Amino acid sequence: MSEERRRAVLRAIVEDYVATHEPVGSKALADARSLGVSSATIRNDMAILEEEGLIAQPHTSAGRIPTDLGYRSFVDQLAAAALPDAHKRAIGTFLSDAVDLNDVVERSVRLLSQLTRQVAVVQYPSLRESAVRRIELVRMGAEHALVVVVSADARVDQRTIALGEPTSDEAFERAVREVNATAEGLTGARLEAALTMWAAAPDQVPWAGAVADFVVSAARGGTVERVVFAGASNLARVGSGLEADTIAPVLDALEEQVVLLRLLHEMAAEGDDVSVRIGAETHHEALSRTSIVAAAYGRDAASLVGALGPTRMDYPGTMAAVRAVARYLSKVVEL
Amino acid sequence: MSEERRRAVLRAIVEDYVATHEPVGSKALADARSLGVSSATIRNDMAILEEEGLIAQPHTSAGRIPTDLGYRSFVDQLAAAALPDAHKRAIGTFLSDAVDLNDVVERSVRLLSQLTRQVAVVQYPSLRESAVRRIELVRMGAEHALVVVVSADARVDQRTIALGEPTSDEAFERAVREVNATAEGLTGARLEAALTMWAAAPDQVPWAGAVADFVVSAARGGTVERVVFAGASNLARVGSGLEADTIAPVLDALEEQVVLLRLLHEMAAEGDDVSVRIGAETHHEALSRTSIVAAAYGRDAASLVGALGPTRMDYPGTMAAVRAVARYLSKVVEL
DNA sequence: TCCTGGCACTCGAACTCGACGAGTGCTAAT
DNA sequence: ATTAGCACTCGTCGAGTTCGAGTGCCAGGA
Repeated sequence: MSEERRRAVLRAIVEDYVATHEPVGSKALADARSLGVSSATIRNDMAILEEEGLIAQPHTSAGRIPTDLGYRSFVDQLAAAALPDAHKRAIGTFLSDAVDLNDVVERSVRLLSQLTRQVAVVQYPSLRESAVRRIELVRMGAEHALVVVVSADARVDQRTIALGEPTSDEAFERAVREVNATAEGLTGARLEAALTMWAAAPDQVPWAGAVADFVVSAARGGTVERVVFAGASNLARVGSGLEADTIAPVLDALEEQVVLLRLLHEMAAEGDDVSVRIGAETHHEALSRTSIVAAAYGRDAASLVGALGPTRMDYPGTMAAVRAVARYLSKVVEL
Repeated sequence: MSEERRRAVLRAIVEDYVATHEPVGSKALADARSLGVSSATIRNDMAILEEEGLIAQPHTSAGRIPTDLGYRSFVDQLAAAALPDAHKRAIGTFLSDAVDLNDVVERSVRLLSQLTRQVAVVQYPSLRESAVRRIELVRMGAEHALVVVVSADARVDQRTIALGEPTSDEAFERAVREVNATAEGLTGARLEAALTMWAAAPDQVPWAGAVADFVVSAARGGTVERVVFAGASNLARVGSGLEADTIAPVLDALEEQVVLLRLLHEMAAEGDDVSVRIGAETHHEALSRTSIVAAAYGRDAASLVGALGPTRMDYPGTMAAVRAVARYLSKVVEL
């Protein structure tokens, strides 16, 4: 039963510290919080919590602050918080009149950064195999052409290829007709086989192989994974709780898509509703002072949306916002 | 003739200050720089420079630092600096194997941020009227469709439209055939007229107007202007010279595309090879501690690439890098 | 007329010192 | 198991001090 009170003490410490950004002492807790016990008792509890590694004191005569482990414990025993109505409405209006996928992602990331006052991150919906609907070739100068592939699931991929040698207009037009006739409606192995045969045909244009490769990769799910972020200024804002010299590495990590993508994938694998990585749990030096809250969205819950901020963030609020945005995104994307 | 020496003193002050980030005093200048005069003389010159508003002292017993006006004067009398060979090579290799327009822009902005160690900004090539090459419609669910417009100049625009009411497959296919037949190869007023007539035809699908509108806007130059940036961490890096509390507003301004776009347009209007805005010259509170170096690129020199950093930046080096990247970008984009 | 050496002066940075007080751990009593 | 009390630690704050970089000005020399 004292066990239960210790949990309450920990929760109080986390909440106070998040609110004030200052180490919280036993007296303050006994006064402000209605725990019904004296400061001495709280001190004893604190000593135990410290032994368990959940809290720490920056220096001898200061209050306590939660450790990464402390936040983790706090988060794990957290009930799902409700999202303020105003925020719910904001999500609805913000996302409802998006005009294409880019627009949806862009709006989402901005919205989430405003709701959470953190850096928001949205991974582009990861793509799945899809049939080819139409292939377009456009000349660019004498030596290059643009290949545009429109897929049946409304994705558009494009890429420039080198022609290698001048191609006559007739050959060019013929290639367009043929490749469309060959690829349309196909997918996967059959698409690849058909295109390989087409490209290998005698008398074929020399760049047919390049076109075929790109079409196959586009149909397979295509372009590289990408994340976008917004609200970077929230990291730098005074009182964000991050030291000035820790934010540059974080910004680097954000622009370094690879790091972020790997981390998000790890989190997706956990399969929780909303998954949280706290401080060192990110396993990235640059992010060791920050936490990430992420949730999956989309068809196979294969893409992620998240918020990144200092470890001393408002976990309940952030988790609620991320969860809500992920839900709305799912609705929009699953059309 | 003392006029000339004063210029030299100013230049020395700027260079020293940029290098050390510390107010520079008369003694240091007399010693380190071979100006051939004593510190007393330099002090006199400094007094005059200060009267002219080119330099200032943060407090009575400190050295001088350049004012915005001082930097301006320094920049204006600057000869074009050469770009280090290593950088030239970097540009070549970095941009040579870009795969499409997005890729070019992305690589450019990263490259430039690395070369300058500043925040790099690239405006997407601004678009000009172009003939329609192919229009593709893809169903998305029962109530929406994606319109994809491929233009003759290798641009791809896409947008989701609402169908309003269910449309039969036959009507859908017919619409695709007709709109392509109507629009292909056309541009401007003739395109608009043709499409308006098509959309107004009796028995037409109800969403024909929406398609027509979008096709016209896409052909006209299409999607909104956009800038991308990279290297935000350079702002936050220690010793960048920006106070911790000034960088959040800068990040906001960067994400707030509008502000940046207007500024870039103003700079483009100046028509110089490389144009520079220093501190308050940006006319934006948030950017009042930063400078922007920008150069136009592309066909009509209608798009811009630039670097943004603290007013105490290395102007010659930054200008050289921006100029070089703009040139290479022009080559690539003008294909 | 322009430059220079010299000198008195200013003022911020850095350091020391002591008072203050928030917060702690421990112990004895309930 | 809880609490009141108490001695102790240690960081923060303000005042006082020194130190030195840098200045402005003036008088003498080219």
